[in-house]
Amino acid sequence: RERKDRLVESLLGRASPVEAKYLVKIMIGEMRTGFQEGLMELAVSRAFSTPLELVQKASMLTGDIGEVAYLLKEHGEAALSKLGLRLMRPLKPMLAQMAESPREAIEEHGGETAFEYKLDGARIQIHKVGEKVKVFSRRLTDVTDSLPEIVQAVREGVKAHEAVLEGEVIAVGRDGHPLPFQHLMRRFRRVYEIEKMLREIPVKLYLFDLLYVDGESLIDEPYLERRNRLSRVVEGIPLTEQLVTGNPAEAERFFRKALEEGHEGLMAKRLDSPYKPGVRGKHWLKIKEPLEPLDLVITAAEYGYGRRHGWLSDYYLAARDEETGEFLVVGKTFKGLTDQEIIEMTERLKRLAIMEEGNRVVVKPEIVVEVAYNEIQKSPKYKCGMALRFARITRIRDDKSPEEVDTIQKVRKIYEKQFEKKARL
DNA sequence: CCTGACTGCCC
DNA sequence: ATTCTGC
DNA sequence: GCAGAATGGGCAGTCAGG
Repeated sequence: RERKDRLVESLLGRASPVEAKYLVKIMIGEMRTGFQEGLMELAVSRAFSTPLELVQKASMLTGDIGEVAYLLKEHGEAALSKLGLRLMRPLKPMLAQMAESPREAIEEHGGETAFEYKLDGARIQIHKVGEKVKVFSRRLTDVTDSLPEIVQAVREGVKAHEAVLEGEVIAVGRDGHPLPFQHLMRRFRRVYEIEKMLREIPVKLYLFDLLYVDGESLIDEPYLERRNRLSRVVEGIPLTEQLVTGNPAEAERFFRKALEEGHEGLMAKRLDSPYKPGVRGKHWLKIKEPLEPLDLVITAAEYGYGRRHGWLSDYYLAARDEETGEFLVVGKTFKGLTDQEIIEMTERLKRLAIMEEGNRVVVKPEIVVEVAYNEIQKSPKYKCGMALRFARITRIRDDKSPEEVDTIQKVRKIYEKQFEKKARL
C-alpha cells in the first residue's frame, strides 16, 4: 500500500497538470472514451475489410468480438460466413423493446401476436449435449454450477440429444407463487454454499424458446415453429404461459391475469419472427405496468459525471413518516428529467442547500416529484427498510408542498400488498 | 477470520 | 433495468 | 429508429486492512 502510494505520488509529481488529469482518470476508470462493442465491431470490419453486417452477425453468434477478429485474421471472411450456432458456446440473447399495452403490441405485430407471461427472474440460455448441460446468463456467464436443479430438470425433461433452449429462472415459494426477484439473486451466480441455499430458495425454470435441436439450427425458423418444436421436445418442464390472439380485450385479460399471479407482465412475440441474436427490435415487445405512483420530496442530490458534469442530476427521494414527521429516503433516481429540467433543478436545489459533503448536497425538503417504480424491495441500505426498484421521476409537483408527500406508512402498505400476489420467504 | 469498500452483473 | 439525447 | 450515456437497488465475489 505504502509502495503504491509512493509510486502514484511520484508519477503525478512528474506529470503536467493535463497529464495528471488523464492519469487519474485512467486509474479510477473514468476515461469515458465512448468506445464500446459497437465501435469495436466497426473497427474490426474496417481492419479486415469485411462488411460490417457480417462482423455484427458473427459477433452476435459468438458473443465474442475478440474471437471474430481472430477468425478473420486466421481464416478470413469465409470463416465468418460459415459461422452458425455452436453447441456449448453461448450466443447473445434476442432482446425486446417496450410497448405500452397489449393493444399496441397487436397493432405493431400486424393484427395478431403471441403473448407470453413475463416472469421476474433471470434469463438463461441452456446448451445440452447428451448428459452434458451448460447454463449461461444473459451476459453469457457460465452459471451452470449455481443451478444444479435446473441442470437436472433439463437432463430429465429435454427429450433430445442436443438442444439449445432459452428460459427464465425464478425463485418460488412453497405454494408455487413467485418470490420477489431479490431472493433469486441469492442463488444466481452463487459459487459457495450452493447446497445450503438450494434448500432455502428453490428455483424453477420456465422455457420459452428452442434455438437448436439435434443438428438443426432453428434460429431462422419463425417463432411459432420454434415454440411448437419446443413443446414437443420437453416433458415435465413448464413453458411460459402463452396466448396467441388478435383480440385486444382478450389480450388485456391475459395481461391482468399475469399480474394477478404475481408476474411482471407480458412479452409479445411476432408470430413469423426469426430469432435475431443480440438484436433489440420490435419482433419482441415487453409490456409491464408500474405500481401506483408516489409523490416524494427531494432531500439531497448529487453532481453527475460526464455529460452531466456540474449538474445536480441524481436525487434522493423521501416519504414522510407520519409518526415522527421525519422524511425517510426510499430511493434515488437520475431518470425522467430532460437536460433542461436538470439544469433548472440544479439551480433550485442550490438555493435550498443546507450542507455539502463531497459530491452530495443536502437540501431543505421542498421540491416534490411524482415517481413511478415497478416494485418495492426490502432494503438493507435505507433506514426505513424499503427501496423503490426502477424509480423515475414522471412529473415535478410544484402544486404540492412537502407536507403533502406520501407517507412511509403508505409505502409500507403498498409493500405489504405485493405479497397478496407474491410469496414470502 | 471478520469487515468494509469496491466490482460486476442480475434486473 | 429506464430514460433522454444526438445522429 | 437506434446506439450511447448516465446511473438506480441488491446480490455474490474479491481484495485490502486490521
